[in-house]
Amino acid sequence: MSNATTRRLPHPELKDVELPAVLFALSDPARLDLVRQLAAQGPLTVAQCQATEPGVPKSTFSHHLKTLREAGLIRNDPAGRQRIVTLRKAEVDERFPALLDAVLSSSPAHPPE
Amino acid sequence: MSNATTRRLPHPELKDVELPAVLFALSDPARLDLVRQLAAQGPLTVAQCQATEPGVPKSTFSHHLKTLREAGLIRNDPAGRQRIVTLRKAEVDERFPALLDAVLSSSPAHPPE
DNA sequence: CCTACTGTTCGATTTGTATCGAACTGTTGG
DNA sequence: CCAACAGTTCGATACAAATCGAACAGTAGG
Repeated sequence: MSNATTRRLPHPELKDVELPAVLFALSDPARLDLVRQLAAQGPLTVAQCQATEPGVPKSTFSHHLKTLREAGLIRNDPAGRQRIVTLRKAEVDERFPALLDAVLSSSPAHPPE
Repeated sequence: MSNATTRRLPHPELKDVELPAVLFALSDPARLDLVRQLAAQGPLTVAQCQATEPGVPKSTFSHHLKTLREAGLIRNDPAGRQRIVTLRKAEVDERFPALLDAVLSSSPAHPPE
């Protein structure tokens, strides 16, 4: 039809992004892991990202990428037959100061048991 | 059966709260508004809180309170025949430093139009 | 070239969340 | 005490999101 692997995908401007959308995108453990990985390891291909969450089908993973992208948190740009995923840190920091750092520096809970 | 208006409600310890739960609780505009109001105006009765979101039925509002409470963000304590809702700011700040302040200080987007 | 590869999109199913009316219960004012 | 009040809980319905297989389309390596 129209779209394929290596197509230009729409990226919202951060000015147009609302906080609830960002918080929602980050509220899923798999997506949060991915953002953490991108923050730590810099731009990665989709396949490299996916290595973080093994056992997750490509379509599911791609859906998570879409959610993060539409929330303005990541870029997803074609590069040959792959795609490069980048955390939009500087832009997010300008739009929501201190938010990403707060999220990224948070530690896991020790369970209620 | 068991429960009524003025009953002791369970409040999780912040140690046992996970970040995704907090982010999810804050990702709803109505709940975010409520947290903002509590931050600005201090402890309020449920009825006072509800004045923020007029037209919302009590049961719906109560459900939002439950979500925020289970995420460790607010307390909801009996007081006579009313209830006092309190933002657990200090505890949340200790568990997730800078997170609440980042959320509270964020400004609305000017829409894509 | 043409085949294998990377990753998105589509469509269907399942799961979870939002919403709201109704029932219910401790509390207090008269 | 009894009636009115404040809010939670329950149950049903509607809506949104997660998940996954299959189909698809550029790209590049042989």
